[in-house]
Amino acid sequence: MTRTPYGLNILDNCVTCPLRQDHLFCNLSLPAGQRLNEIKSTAVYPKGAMLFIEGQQPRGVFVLCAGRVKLSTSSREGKTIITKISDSGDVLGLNAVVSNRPYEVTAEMMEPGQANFIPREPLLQFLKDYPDASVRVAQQLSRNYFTAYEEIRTLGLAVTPSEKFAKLLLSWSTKSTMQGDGSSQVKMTLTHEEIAEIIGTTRETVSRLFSEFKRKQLLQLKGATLVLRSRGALEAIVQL
Amino acid sequence: MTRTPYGLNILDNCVTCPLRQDHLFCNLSLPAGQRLNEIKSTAVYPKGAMLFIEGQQPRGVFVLCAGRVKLSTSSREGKTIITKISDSGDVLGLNAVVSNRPYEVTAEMMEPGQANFIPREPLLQFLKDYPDASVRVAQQLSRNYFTAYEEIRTLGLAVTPSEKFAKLLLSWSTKSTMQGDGSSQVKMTLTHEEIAEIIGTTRETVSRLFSEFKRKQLLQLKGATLVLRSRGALEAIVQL
DNA sequence: GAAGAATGGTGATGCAGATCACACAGCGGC
DNA sequence: GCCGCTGTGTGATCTGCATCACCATTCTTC
Repeated sequence: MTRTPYGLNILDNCVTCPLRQDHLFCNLSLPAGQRLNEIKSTAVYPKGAMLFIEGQQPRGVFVLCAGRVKLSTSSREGKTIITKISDSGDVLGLNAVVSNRPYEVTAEMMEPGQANFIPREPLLQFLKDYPDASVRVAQQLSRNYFTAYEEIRTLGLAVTPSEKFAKLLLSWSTKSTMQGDGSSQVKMTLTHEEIAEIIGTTRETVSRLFSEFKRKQLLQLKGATLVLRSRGALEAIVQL
Repeated sequence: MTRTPYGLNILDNCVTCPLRQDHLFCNLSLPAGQRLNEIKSTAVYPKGAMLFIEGQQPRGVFVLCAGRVKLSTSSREGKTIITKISDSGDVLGLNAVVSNRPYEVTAEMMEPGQANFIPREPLLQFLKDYPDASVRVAQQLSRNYFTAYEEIRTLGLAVTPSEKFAKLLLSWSTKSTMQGDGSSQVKMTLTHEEIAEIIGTTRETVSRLFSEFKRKQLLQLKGATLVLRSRGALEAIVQL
């Protein structure tokens, strides 16, 4: 480990695999793992750094080791939607690389972080040489697809902002955040503006949603900690 | 060729490949092609037949030979969105099969048609045995992903129904439909209701959009033939 | 060709949420 | 302390579209 300019520790290797067992490049054969190690490189990024930008030709994939990344796409007039917040272990840019189309999103570091970079050409060669890895890639792509599909369902079917907001809150409340009493505590790290870009509404509406949900005892705010009172009540709102 | 109950000719084989050169299972090695032929079966479907339904465990993939298929997903309350209209050559259900998750959409024949079916297990075995095919599958999946992403952009960024409607019209106006004078002729095969489900609005709004676009000289209706006056004017509306 | 179903056209009404407009709070910098 | 900046709360207004209601037209099917 080395100390870096951004006050972050460099992990020697985060492609293979401490982060996730279901990871794209985990549990490969030994020679495949070694080959991967040769072609990857590691870099550290400050907050606000762009890993890649919507429309760029794909240079390679990024395996996120530390820090969260905002994936977004924008219209010409500047309307932006955030399609996903990625964190450690996620593989970014895979679709673009496999199909050799421009990156379909912009990937921006939301906080200082670290990622492994695997350039396009060596990666494609690697996939040819190690077929088991390409099956993995296919599976990862199809996971991405399902995530995208969820997004479509949310955007297309969930009508009101309340519904989408409740859905987002539910997605934040995972097992790990559950308290004994059925409530759930989450660190709020997004601005209202960002939440608006996720659920496809305006900042003002998000502000009003927070007020409304507080009033209805659905949530509570203690500093930067969001307390969700009960999943059940939220689920009742999400009538998907 | 054989005559069938639905007044349709059976093609002996439509997996490999007359329909499309960029096809998933085209230009495979000879043994791979033969193997594929052994595991596939062909069937004919009437209008309204469901190839598979959202939520079902994946049985296999369908390679569409003839007829169009409506892919849709619904919310509990019965709101439906159509995510894609597939036609000959499309591969349906691939994502579900590769990741072994339930079909994420319902696939319904919009007209009598024919499809090859490849059951899940033999297909997965086939992919293991013929690595070049799994690279193809990865590419196909990533194409699917891009299509899904387009959908997300449309739903998330295009604000008004007019915009989405114009976008849909543009997607219908391809090179093949262009006339010399810059206009474009398309057969209208969807009901207003279906169009509404594609662009996420109501039937009434679609009716009004047609009136409005006619009034603005953007389109014209001759029987079932839709004449788009100029792409440019439509593109001006789509301010994505 | 008649009965019935599916599809399409259009008016009246109401309301949710976008937009605009400010005011205020927190925070870092110097 | 003062500034400037980013993020938040909330009122007032305006509008586009969903909804309801009904009728007209066009397709099925027997």
